Amino acid sequence: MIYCEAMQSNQKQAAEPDVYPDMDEVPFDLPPAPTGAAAPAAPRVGSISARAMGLRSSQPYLDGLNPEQRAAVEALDGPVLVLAGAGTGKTRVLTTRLAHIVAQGRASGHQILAVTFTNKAAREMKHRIGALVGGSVEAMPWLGTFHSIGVKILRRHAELVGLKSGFTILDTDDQIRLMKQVIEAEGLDKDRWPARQLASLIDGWKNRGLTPAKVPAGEAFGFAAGKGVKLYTAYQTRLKELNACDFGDLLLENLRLFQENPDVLADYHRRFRYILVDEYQDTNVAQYLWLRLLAQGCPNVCCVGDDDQSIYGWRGAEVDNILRFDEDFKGATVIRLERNYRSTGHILATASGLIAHNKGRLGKTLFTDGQDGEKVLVSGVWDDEEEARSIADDIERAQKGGHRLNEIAILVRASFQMRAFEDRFITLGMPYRVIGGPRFYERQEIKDAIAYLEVTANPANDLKFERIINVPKRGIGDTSVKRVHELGRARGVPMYQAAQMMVETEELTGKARKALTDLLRSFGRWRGQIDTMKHTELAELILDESGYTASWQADKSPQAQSRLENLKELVRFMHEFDTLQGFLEHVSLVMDTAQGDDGERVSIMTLHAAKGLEYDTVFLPGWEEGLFPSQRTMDESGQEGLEEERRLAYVGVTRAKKLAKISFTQNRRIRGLFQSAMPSRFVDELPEAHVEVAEVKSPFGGAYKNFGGGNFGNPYGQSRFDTKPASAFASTYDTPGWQRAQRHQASGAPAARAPITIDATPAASSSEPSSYDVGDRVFHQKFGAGRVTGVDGNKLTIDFERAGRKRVVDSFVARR
DNA sequence: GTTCGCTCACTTTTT
DNA sequence: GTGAGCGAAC
Repeated sequence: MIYCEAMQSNQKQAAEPDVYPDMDEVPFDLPPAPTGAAAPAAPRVGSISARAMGLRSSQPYLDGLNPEQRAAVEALDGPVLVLAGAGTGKTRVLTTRLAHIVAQGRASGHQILAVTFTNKAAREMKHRIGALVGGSVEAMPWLGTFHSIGVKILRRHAELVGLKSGFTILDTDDQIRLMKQVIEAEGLDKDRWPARQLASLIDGWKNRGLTPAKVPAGEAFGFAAGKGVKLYTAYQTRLKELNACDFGDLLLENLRLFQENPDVLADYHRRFRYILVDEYQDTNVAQYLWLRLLAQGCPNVCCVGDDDQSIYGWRGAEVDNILRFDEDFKGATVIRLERNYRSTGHILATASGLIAHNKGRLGKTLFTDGQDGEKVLVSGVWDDEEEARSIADDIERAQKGGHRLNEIAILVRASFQMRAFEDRFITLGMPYRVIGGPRFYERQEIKDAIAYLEVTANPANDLKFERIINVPKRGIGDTSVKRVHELGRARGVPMYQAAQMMVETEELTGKARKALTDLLRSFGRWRGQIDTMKHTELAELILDESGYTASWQADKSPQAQSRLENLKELVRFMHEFDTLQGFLEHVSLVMDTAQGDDGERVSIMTLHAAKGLEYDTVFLPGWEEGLFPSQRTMDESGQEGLEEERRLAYVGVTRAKKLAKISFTQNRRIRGLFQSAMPSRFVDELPEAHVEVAEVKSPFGGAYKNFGGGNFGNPYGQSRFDTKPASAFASTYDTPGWQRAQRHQASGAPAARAPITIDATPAASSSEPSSYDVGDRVFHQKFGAGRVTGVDGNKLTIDFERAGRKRVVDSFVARR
């Protein structure tokens, strides 16, 4: 490839002194390399000769790496692909490599471009580098997400792509609102052509690096009878008018910037001597193109990833990027990290056996020196309720055996599966947390609050102004909003300004006019206090005076209380910033807050959210055909989709350190209706030698196998797991789990060895008399207000005003 | 302009 | 079964 030649010719340049030093960016806080990295004549630290001379002890950060990890850290010249299997110490390699580059004097922190996908990953990397080099990480200004680095570059050169440096970044809500306007302006029926659909279409194009002009003709007809591209163009025009960007633009405009301004690109070529990319399997086409442009000036590209963990194809990730790496980057060194430090032998073998069914992969074989551990358990249950009951029982027993709840996770394919577990845990009083779910900044109340702050600081932000002009309800309805909108567009001024003009006239009727006047006056007052008042106090003032806080206080829904809590949390979080502006800049890009860990809880999350995490014990429920693998994925993406689902299964299994339990139901309630389910094809793809089939332990257990005689009515008749003689009287005591538990007890094995000790003791409910009585008024976090109608030990029967009758452990409610 | 009630849809999700 | 979003009625 052409740019590879360019890379070669630039290679020499990278070793020369930096002709464009960034005087404002201090170098890493590392002790100088002992041999003097500036003197090329001396053996380089870490080089073969240096190591032979016994100089390796000067690099303590290399100690403890295995040979492959070390190779990945030390392969500094030319393109490198590190295929890092699950649990093989990927982050350690990445951070050590960064430290190594700096320690070697190959480049200083600000000459390294290091990109991650999420803010969490970026934060983690900064943190770990800091720990490694014992200094500040301020010196790595180009470590961040694709988007944050994209913004940084774009702000410097905004004018070159038709923006002003202070451009705003639209969130999804703003995006949809704007698209709605574009659709309506085009005279289209907004019901027939929903803005959401257009948004995902345009997002898809942007992910693939396609500007309106480049969208293939065939695809343009998919939306609104061929108007898709026209709407895309109109949307882009509106964005420019608003001096705004959506997330996709951050990269797309970078591409345009680099392609149309070779001098700008060349500047970055001179700047970056090393490029590092984390989670390369998740890159989309736009990100790939962006990297390729930057890599033209820098042969030292190191991409780290795992093709087997590519699970984001549906949002534009191209597994092909990683599969094709050595074609794209000729002469690339490929290093495989296959030594797994996380899971036991059986778990690893199960995961490997499963993923081996995929065709499109580079191929890796994970191994461990650790123990075989427990086999992966597989069980079938009657329905989702029983599945939840059985898993909850297992967890209760584990908890009694001293297993930490923080080391237990339930990983589901789809979020609707979570409900059964939540219900069960609430009933049992089992503490749990849901990971993922709506993020802090995606919550309605947080977005509203931020919209207020944004309009205060920047009245020209139309989309935010529109969001809160009638929130809380103040009598400014759609008609009035529309008029403001039209006037603004007609005069070419922001809505805020249009609103100011409008209240001077008679155009609006009494109520609306007064409300709008008051609102504008309030904003004016708040704006006047930006410089004089502490930004956190101002935020509180705004939320109070706008009536926003009061509107939630008046709301009787069970969530209102937690929304108020969230608002307080937002203000608390603002303390971390010096100014309102600084805070707003941060939130437009970083959509998460590090949330504190509060005690021992079972984690429930989707398989997608589980990537990168690990737990001693992992439950994998819902392995049913249609649910997992998802029917929809298979319909939409065929074989590719199936393989992605299988990778998802692989990710799930490899999260477990000591024990993994897979289950599937025979009947699943979907949309309120029970449907009989087939076990997932993945179940039968598991390598038999490493799994153990548990009999169903429940009132239905064992019995259903004899329904109708033979295999009739037994959906698992074809399964090779169905080898044990089915007994109509099979009891818990026959299960392998029980027998194993007996063995463990007999051998006196410590509880830690068997994360979950299965015994036959039913989960005892406390017989402590409850302090609640029938008739008490109580409040529950999830169900809201209710009245106690029955007391049984510590379990209460409560009629909730909204949620109906539930049985709940008393510690989960509060007296009113 | 607000509220109620009906209909629809319903995988995964970061920035 | 449930929540969101929209249209019609108040």
